[in-house]
Amino acid sequence: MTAERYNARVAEPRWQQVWDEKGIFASKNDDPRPKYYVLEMFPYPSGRIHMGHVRNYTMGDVVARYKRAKGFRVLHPMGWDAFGMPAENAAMANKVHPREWTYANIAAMKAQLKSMGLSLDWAREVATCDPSYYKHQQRMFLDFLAAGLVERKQSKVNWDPVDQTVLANEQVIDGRGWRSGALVEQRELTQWFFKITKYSQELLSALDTLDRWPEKVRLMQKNWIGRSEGLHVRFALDPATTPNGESELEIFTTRHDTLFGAKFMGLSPDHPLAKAAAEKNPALKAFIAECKKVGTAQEAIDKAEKRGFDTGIRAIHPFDPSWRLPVYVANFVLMEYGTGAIFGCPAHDQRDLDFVNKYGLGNTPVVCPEGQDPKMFVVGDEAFVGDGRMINSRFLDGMTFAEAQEEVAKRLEGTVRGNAPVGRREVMYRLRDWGISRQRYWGCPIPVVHCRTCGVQPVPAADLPVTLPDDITFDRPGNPLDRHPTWKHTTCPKCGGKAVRETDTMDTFVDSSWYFVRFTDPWIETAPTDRPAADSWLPVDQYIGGIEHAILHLLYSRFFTRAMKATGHVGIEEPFAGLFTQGMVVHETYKGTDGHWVMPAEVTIETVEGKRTAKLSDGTPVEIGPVEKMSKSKKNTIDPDEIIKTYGADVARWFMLSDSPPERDIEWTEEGVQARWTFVQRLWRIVNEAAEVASAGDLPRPAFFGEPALALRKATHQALSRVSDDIEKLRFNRCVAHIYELANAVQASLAAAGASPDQDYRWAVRECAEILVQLFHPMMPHLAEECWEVLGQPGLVAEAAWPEVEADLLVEDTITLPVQVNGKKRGDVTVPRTAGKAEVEAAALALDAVQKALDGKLPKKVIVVPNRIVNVVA
RNA sequence: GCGGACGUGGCGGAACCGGUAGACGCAGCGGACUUAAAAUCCGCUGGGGGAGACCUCGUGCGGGUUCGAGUCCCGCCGUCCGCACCA
Repeated sequence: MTAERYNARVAEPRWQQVWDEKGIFASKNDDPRPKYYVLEMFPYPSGRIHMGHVRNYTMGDVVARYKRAKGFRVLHPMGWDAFGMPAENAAMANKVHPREWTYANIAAMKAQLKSMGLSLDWAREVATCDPSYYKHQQRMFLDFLAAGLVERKQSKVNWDPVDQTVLANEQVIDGRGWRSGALVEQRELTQWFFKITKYSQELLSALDTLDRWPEKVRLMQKNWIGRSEGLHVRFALDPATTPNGESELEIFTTRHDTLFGAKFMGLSPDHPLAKAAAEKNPALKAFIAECKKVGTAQEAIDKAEKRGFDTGIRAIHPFDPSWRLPVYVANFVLMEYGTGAIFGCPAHDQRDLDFVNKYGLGNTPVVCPEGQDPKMFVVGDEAFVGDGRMINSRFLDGMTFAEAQEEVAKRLEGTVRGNAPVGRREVMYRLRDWGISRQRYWGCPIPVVHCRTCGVQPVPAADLPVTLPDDITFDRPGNPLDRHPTWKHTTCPKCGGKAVRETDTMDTFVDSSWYFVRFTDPWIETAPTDRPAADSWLPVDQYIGGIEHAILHLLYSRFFTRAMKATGHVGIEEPFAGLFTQGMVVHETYKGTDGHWVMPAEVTIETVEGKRTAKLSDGTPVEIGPVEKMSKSKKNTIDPDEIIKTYGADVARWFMLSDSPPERDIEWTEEGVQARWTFVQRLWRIVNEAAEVASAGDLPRPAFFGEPALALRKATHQALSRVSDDIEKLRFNRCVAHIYELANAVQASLAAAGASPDQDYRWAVRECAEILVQLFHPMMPHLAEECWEVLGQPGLVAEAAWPEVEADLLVEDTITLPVQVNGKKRGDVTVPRTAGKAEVEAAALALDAVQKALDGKLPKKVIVVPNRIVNVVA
């Protein structure tokens, strides 16, 4: 009678092996059924999976298993984002070759992922560090180059003089290299760029079509692209005041309406005119040098006060030749945006106002808020940036801000000086081109050679891949490719003369910008894609990953897909039709008396009189800290491997799906794991008992169902309907709640149904058990297979079709409506579903509670909302 | 500074288009079974009042719209996130 406890440790590997042997998760490209491509962001092979992976991959797996059951041919692949710095760091620290380190990590992580029971098609596995992958990436680089989507240009980088390497912004901490601690320098290097800005407008406009993306991500990308419409204005300069007789300064503005409020011109310290002026003015030179010092640390930039230096140059106002404006070098003007020069209108720009207040240049308001007396309107410490009417602006006076903009633009466009109009409308974007050069070894080599006579030459397609040499050393700083004795020496493909290879490798974001395409046919050797396969699978229907990739990875992938389309490798523009960003996994933190963090595994929690206290195994008290994202530094991590070994993968998966909405953070707790484990055991018992109440095939479907059987069937089909709906919407926490409810319902029926002589009740229990197992199968697949077997079902639940809802079971014959008096609930009425308004009203008014609340008065009005509520207005 | 999201029991959260607030789970309390414990099963569990049927207050705070507001509108407060001298 009593079943053994469910033993996940035995059952899980067994079912994983069965799935593996039957190859049921391998998707075929020639399968004619409708496709569904579900993808989770592939991991960096750090060597161990963490709880974030467990959450991410569980969600994707639920969708994959569900869609498979719904009759789709599902593509659910996995691979490795395998290039990158940690492999080189490991090489330096432990003298392991980056390749060995990476592949060992891949093997370890793959075993861990397999223990999760994910329904992945491992036949399509790719690793970006494999020449069979990066060969195609090199090919596409060359295609992009030919298509004008790649460019080589000078760019500023953070240079670590000790490690002799370029650092990403986040690797610069307080102006110093994160590893070496050396002061970081700004260096100009010639680097390769993908011309993502060619697609600025398209990447922006197409955001509107991504209706299955989170609004938040679309907004972040929109802001990142940063479109603004403005005007280029060529200010004339008084040549008598310029260092070399320069006669013109071009600025960019979006507030040309405020031109009459101008008080100064601002030059970036990097502006050519500023540099030229500095050559003749040592004090200015010193000022510029000082500006650059602040440069790197973000904090310093934030807090730096506005400072400037009068160059002595004078600009002429475009609408008044007699109006001179002083030209300052100002530390807050960026060379990278617009033209690196501005005109300052302090009354309507806070930065400009801070600046003039410091240098006593005054301010004149030119926009007056609606309804305020222009004569009384003054600007003090706070710039007025709102809408209003023009004042103090000659021919613009009285116009709205929009009218004034139009008027100024029109006039300046029509004014010609030296063959060109003084004003030119332009749309400006904040988005910059994507610099992909990295001075590192463990990345995809950029397939070009440098020839002294022919310049930069692409490596011929036939010579790809340019592979990384194996014999490298990390005993010295700098890029091993650069100092390799032979690797970089080659011949020029054009002239046959001596040439050197490019020793920079590509940013790893390039690798991850097209892996989802490669998965559609990872076997083809002659090209990055097999077009029919790519066309049939793409776009990804559901992409799932962390919000931290909201901008770069997703934007680069969107660009890359467009570039691939332009070069004929795919037929689509948008790679991800649906995007979901999951929340983090968080945990309490613990701090020992010595102030060091303590791992949860070392802590014992006790609850005494409602107060939780923590201590170490030797009794030393531990302080319970705030709940935070799991991180190595705070030591509040839980090892998925340990959880799977102790409780099984299904418990870990179930935890990840329960309670917290998937887009929000989830808190991992010991009580929580226990509870999920208890529920697994309970489901196991329920199914075993249900199997005894009604074993497979021995009960024909009854023609009639009595009350208890019907009630259970309604609960069953309602749960089926709701779980299906919620999986489609990725509302996994609600699925879990519905499954609990159904489990409660069937458990309450078991004893009565077993004792009942009527077969209909037993049949309903069996139906419920079967559907219940199918409902939790996407979430806890191993337990589901085990239960499916107990129920004597043929085949695997992983291959079973999703059950059909019997729609008439979702409709009740009678409905119970709440009855309110003046909005306060006073009772319920149960009426036939077909009852008319009058009937419902009469039934509601007949209630004792309603009569009591009315206190003898006649109701003023009775509102009957069909199927919802009755409200009696007294 | 700019932009966005979110505030519901002791906790995670549910509540469709404005219609019974607190589903489901955790924790807690009481009971059954047991020599006992574990496991399991049953019941209770927002605050206040009442022996009880019930009454009353209650979704961050203050207003408003509505027969009816957790949900809509206005104004605050708080928390989190993104961007950040972008002209």
